[in-house]
Parts: sequence; C-alpha cells; structure tokens
Amino acid sequence: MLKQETLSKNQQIVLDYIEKVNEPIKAYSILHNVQKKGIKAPLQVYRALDKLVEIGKIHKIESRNAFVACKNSNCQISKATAFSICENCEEVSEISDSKLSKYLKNFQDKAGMKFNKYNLEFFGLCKKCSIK
Amino acid sequence: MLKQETLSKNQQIVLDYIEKVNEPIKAYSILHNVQKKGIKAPLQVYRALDKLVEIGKIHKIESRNAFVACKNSNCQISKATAFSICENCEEVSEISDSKLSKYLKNFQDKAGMKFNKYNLEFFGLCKKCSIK
DNA sequence: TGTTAATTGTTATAATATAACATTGTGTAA
DNA sequence: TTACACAATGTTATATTATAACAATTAACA
Ligand SMILES: [Zn+2]
Ligand SMILES: [Zn+2]
Ligand SMILES: [Zn+2]
Ligand SMILES: [Zn+2]
Repeated sequence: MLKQETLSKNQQIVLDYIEKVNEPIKAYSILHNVQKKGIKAPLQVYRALDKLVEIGKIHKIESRNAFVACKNSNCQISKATAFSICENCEEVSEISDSKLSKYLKNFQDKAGMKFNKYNLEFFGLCKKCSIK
Repeated sequence: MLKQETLSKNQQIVLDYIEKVNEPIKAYSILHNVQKKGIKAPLQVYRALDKLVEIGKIHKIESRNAFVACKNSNCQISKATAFSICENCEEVSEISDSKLSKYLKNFQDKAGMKFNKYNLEFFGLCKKCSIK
C-alpha cells in the first residue's frame, strides 16, 4: 500500500478544528468541539491525533499536554520541533530558526547516542506579558 | 522566612527513592514503593515532586511523565535541562554540555520573547540498542 | 510566645490516555 | 472481480496521571 496522501474522515475533522483554533488545544476540548461532526469517544480523537503527529501536521506540546497545528513547512515529520511558551498567558509559538535547528540536528552527545528527533520548549514571558 | 535548606520528611523520602532507582520513574510507581515509609496518597507524592522539581533536585521528563534525579550540578534550579532518551529501551541520560547550554541560554527568538527556562529532549537509539 | 507560612493527612474527583474487540472501508494484486 | 491485507472506525470499559478542597499539624521567626 502506498503512503497515504489523503486524511481519513476523523483525521480531517480533528485537523480542521486544530487549524481553526490556531492555538494549543487539549484532546478532550477537541472532543467536545467535534461532537457535532459525529466523533463521540476519546479514542477517536486520540487516534486521529496520533496519526496527525506522526505525519507532522500537528505537534504535541509535551509540557502542556496540548496539540497545535504545525506552522513550519520544514518539520513535516515532527522530528525537529521547538516552541516558545509564555508562562503567564500560555501563548505558544513554533520557533522556526534554521540556525537553531541545524545546531540541534548536528548535536552529538558524549555517550555516542544517535538522535533522530528532538523537542525543545522555551519558557518565559511573551512581549505582551513582559510589559505589564 | 529564609530559603529552606533541609527537605521535609516526605520530600526526603521521595528524593531518597528517586536517587536510589537512578532512572526515570513515574509518580504512582514512587507511591507504591514508599508506602512502607508511611506515604499513603498520590497527593503526598505529587507535592514532594513539585518541590523537588522547583529546587532542582529532580527533573520531570515531560514526554514520559516520569521523574529523575538531577545528575548535573549546574542546573540546581531546573531552568536549563536537556536529556537523551532511547526510544527502544527508554534509557534516559541528562546531558551536561556547556556549549549546548550556553547556546540555548542565549537563544533569542524572533518575537522578542525573554526566556528564563528551557527543556530539551533528544530521541534516538542508545549505543546498546543501535548495535542490535 | 504569638504569628505566619510550609507541610501534612485525607477523601474525592478531574483530566489524560489506552486496552480490547468487533466491524467497516480502502488499496492492491491475482 | 474477488480475495487479501491493512487502515480506520465504533464502542465500552478501564488505566494512568494529576489536582481540588479542607482540616490539622509542624517549623521558622520576630
Ligand atoms: Zn512544525
Ligand atoms: Zn504572555
Ligand atoms: Zn539537572
Ligand atoms: Zn536503548
């Protein structure tokens, strides 16, 4: 079977909603908001999320247990992700910095481990929240 | 009140256990293993974990919902953490690389956000698992 | 010693995620 | 076309992770 190029029904419903809200959103919040589309159970959401993460359409913000649409055409397979997270307003942005990603892709640890993926989360105050 | 320099009873029990096992461990697994010391409820564990993370004695491996003792005298306040994680055997090591930490501490994103903390998780295969 | 904050104990519950199993759809090739 | 394999779905139940709420106790300090 060839690599799937179209999303399944549930996958598309979940992705559409995540792209629409345009900010990190939690699985059960997605569930509540797509019930009118016929998705009834957590598993239906989690299965769609798993696939969407796998193909790089969305990312999981691990420290928040939340999911966000990918804004970066460079990370289509979710293997090199970086985010900035405001600890005050919880705004999250995907960082797209070629120098940073190059640095991290080439990083070699002392134990000689071979990496194929990384996730980086920066925390601080966004511009708006810094002023207050 | 001055900054606490000694751990409380529950904090010490939980830390002792995490340091003993010397690998990432989950909250409820900690709970099961410290019940003989008198800790009976999840909250007692989670409260101790929160404090230990805050003071940098342990770190949370976000992608695994697990906790591990700090191996790096440089990150006593848990503000700059990096880990390598084997996706096969789940071995986790704390990365202590001054060049990496310097690079990340000084990283400035395009939105002008001021960072005060980061967490980086690398995934791959450890040396042992690469051979197989 | 009185005051304040930190810590503890306890019960209940919220929030996040997966197991198990039966069924249906979809692409591929004989 | 039909048979096969695999992906996706539907459904119920349950596992796992984490916090709310409130009362009681302990530790630090002026
Ligand atoms: Zn992305
Ligand atoms: Zn903010
Ligand atoms: Zn550390
Ligand atoms: Zn390994």
